Amino acid sequence: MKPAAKKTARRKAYHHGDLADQLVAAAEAIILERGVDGFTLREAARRAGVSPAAPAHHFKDARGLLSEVALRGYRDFGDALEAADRRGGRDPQQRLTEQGLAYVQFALKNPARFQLMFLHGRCDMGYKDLATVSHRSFLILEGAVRAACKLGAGDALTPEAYGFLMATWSIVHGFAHLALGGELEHAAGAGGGQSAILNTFLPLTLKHLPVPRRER
Amino acid sequence: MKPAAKKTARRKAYHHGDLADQLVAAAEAIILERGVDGFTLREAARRAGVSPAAPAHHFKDARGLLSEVALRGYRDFGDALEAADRRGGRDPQQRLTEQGLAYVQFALKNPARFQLMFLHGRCDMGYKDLATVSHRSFLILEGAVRAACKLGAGDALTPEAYGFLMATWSIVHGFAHLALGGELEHAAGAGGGQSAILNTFLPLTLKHLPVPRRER
DNA sequence: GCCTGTATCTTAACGCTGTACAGATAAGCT
DNA sequence: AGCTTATCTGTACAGCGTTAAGATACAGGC
Repeated sequence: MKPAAKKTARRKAYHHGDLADQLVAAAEAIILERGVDGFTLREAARRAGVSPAAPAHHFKDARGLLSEVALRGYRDFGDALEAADRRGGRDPQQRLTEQGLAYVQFALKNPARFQLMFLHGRCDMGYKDLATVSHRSFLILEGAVRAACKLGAGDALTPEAYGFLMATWSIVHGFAHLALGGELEHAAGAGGGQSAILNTFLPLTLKHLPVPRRER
Repeated sequence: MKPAAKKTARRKAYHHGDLADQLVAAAEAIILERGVDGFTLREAARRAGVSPAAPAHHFKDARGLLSEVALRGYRDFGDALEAADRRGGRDPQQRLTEQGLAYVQFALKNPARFQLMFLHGRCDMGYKDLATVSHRSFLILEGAVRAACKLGAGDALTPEAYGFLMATWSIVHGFAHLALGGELEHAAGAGGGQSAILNTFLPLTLKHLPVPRRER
């Protein structure tokens, strides 16, 4: 009767079979509650009900666990950007706008992950394919920028196109940063409110960026 | 001959008379070398040549020391923005452009401070007048935005103006963030280089933002 | 001059952290 | 069955921030 539950309820077992995932979940919860700085590996182990040394068998060290959290974040992030890009249809401007909104919305829906993803030094970029996956989001944005600049997939980015790409990224990332910090809520007093600003000013701003047209 | 040097070389003294400042300097150096995460109060004490408990007499705790670093950073930051604003003359657009350039240049020249200043949770906003001083920079930008929107100093910000303010801040902060992360250096391969992007695209981008004109 | 109070620093200690090491336990394979 | 491997425990160590009690230097009143 002791080993009755084997795969069904694997909680009590010595090997509880799900530690890695539970550690990731615990880490996200801790970051959400106490911020990235409040995260400790021991606390994550505590919540998973294991000894402080147990995580070492699944992650190299504390940064390894955080890197896994970021990795999963980047995967979902890339998916969200891709979906938004498709929603934009054939109009490059619309694709950029949709991506921008998706970017900020991802930050607001996944504050813990987002905080981690864009905090340099917290993650190990050599962890698994974290570098590749994080670069993927950049490429999605770059694709829409290429379309806006009427550049082919193979063409090298002109300095102008690169500047435009950076400006777009900056605006969107800046908005996300401000929104996360609650600075946009401030605007509610001015009549708008956070979602209003996002849905009106972010697209408006993006649409007015000076797109570098290819000189013919 | 022992107490010969009193005020001239106050280094060897038991009270060495300059601990607070030296701790601040040590903190900035540590942040520069190892990042904000690499900072420890004990290391700062070590560099100042005192025991780990000594800083407690000058700063409430580790965050207190970091807050002082941020405070001094915000003072210089505000000064830089103000100077840039004056450089812009009477043209609101020019004032915004100058402020934007000064913003990014401050970040590049004071990476340690900047990292600290805009990392939420690291500093104690209740420390001295940190909240006031940090808000001051925001007000300088707001002033130029008011001018651009043809709003008086007393007028309430319209939602449109607030959105414009946020967009400006976002772009500038985003550029600074990217520049600090070395992501703009990337562009050197595309022909521009960091300073080229800053001096051409940042102003260009800012000038094309949709300024909300007051409806008459 | 001295005596006293205050500011400053040291030493020692507490509880927390990350991580390494050796050993125990469970599961899988032959 | 026995052996191998993966997983987790227990213990330990160095470093961290912070506190408390005591030592030291300076400043002001006599």
